[in-house]
Amino acid sequence: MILEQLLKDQVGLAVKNLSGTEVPEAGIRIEQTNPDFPGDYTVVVFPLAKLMKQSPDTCATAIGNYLKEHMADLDDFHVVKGFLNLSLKDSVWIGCLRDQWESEHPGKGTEGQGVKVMVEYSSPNTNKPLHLGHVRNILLGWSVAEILKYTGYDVVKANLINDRGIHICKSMLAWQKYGHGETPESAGIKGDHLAGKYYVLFDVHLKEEIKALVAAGMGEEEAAKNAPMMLEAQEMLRRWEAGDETILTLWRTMNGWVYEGFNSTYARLGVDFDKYYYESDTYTLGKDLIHEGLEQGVFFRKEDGSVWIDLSDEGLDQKLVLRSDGTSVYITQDIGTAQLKADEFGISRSIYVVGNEQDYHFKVLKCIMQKLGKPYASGIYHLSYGMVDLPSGKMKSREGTVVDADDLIADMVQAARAKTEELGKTEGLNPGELDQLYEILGLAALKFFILKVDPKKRMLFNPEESIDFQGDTGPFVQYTYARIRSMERNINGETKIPEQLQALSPLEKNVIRQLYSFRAAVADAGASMDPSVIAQWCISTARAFNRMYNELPILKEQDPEARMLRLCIIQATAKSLHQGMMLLGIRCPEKM
RNA sequence: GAUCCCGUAGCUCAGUUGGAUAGAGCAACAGCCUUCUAAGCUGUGGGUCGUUGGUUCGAGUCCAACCGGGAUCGCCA
Repeated sequence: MILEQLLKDQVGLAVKNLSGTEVPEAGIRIEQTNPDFPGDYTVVVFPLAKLMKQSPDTCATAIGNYLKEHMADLDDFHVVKGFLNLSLKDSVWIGCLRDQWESEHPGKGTEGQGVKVMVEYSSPNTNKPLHLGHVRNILLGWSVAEILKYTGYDVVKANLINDRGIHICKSMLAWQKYGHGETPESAGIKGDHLAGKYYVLFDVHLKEEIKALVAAGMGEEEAAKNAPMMLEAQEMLRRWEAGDETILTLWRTMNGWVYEGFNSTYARLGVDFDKYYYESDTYTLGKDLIHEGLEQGVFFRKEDGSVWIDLSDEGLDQKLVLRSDGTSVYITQDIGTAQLKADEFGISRSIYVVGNEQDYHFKVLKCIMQKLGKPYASGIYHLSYGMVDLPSGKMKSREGTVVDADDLIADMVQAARAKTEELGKTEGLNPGELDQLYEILGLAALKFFILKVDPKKRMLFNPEESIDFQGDTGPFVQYTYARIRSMERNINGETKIPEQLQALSPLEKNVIRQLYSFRAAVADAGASMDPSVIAQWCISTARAFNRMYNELPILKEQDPEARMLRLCIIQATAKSLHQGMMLLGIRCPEKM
């Protein structure tokens, strides 16, 4: 990043001195040189040639000559078809390596210094266990939060738990009717799975009731509304809202089970939160803001008493913000919660990790907050990600077509065990260490599989084909790290960047350049809130290293200067890979 | 119907914000372990970048239209 800037400045100076015209910085394009050509950085000359009223090639040559005269760091240049390829001196790259090698936290940025941001993710319903879709949400949210921290932001990780509503009552009701006092302990299953079991059971019985009503001559829709189970669930919600102690006790008990289940899944995934919000606390919020907005004329009231906002001049529709009976809707709560977050934490940016099915909702939310004149409104950002689809289509909890999070993790850990045993790599580790290794490997495969793809794209998961441990995978990066660590254990003695050396080999330079790009990758990932940038960087880096490893001796290099340089390269590589994987929430084993 | 997202190799995905001859992995085939971990490395084959126009020195990338897939537009959350 800094090298690019330096070159931009120099090229700007060159053009100014050669032709007397000032170039805006945006007009200078510096790119990494295509690997098929000699050089490190490329100046795209076409726009400059226009400015200087010369042919691209003469212009490129002129700039090249100027730079060679005025830039000590420039080794040589080549002009190819209007591209000016610049080769920097090896000493420049050694300097880059030194920075990387000395740095405690390679790639760490300061972009977000002094900015407080909240990342809200996971946000589960407490009536069923987590599935693969939630896993994508959780991993994305956690990783984005870590990346933002690493670029200097002050981050609060938040989880807004949807712990009330008709869906919760469905689980509770089914448990009351058919549970016979079953508990996670008595049933021997996780609390969230137990709640999910009764949620499904509710649906089964409801469908039977509807079928019976339809058979008795009632219309489909009518039957769905009037099925006894449904009426009972609604009655239960009313009693919950009225503060019925029996219902509240049951609600607390069952939610407690679910939280225990969620917490063990969160712990296994290695994610955490700084702040929990509960919808049972927040669902009444927002109404006073609606009234405020009514007075300001932001909202309007219809004859039936319902309150709306007209966003048609924003290209959106009219949107209901308060029901005719004065109760709140989803967006009402979100309006209130946005205010609450700002009040409690003084955040200027608020990131919501939520699926792309809610794109419209968040567009509306941001719009409303802006119209209400809230200063934090412009900092509202919906990190919208694509759904995870199965070959059979969309996952649906009620229809049982979901990939359960706990099952999936267990499968991945099992696969890691099978793979390790198949490769015969269990030697030298005791059973406890092996279990730990399988956990690290299995989770890495899963996390990397999810995080390496662009969040906004929907992704396909085929449960029939297990997630790979070869190629562009988490274990591939981990393996590279473990290889380096193995060498590091055999270094014997101090390492330091050598003062003198022969020319860098292309393979060495490749790795150094790759390491140098880590800071840019972190900055990019932070700015675009996209962990896949980091994942892709890890793959490229591991690949660059493996190529060097395969071609050049390292520990066994005879020349002491060359050996020392390579040792520094591998140490810097291990450090950066480790850091990159940490940002993805993936641990790296010392041996595998 | 309207709005938004997506469409790149058989499959899963990259593509440095408009730059050079479009790249990886998986799968297939052919090689590399008496030398630092072969979960690795090298090579071969595989492409109308959904289609058609447009913008310009230059388009997978920007614009328009169309085709295909998905989502949303509920007094559900």
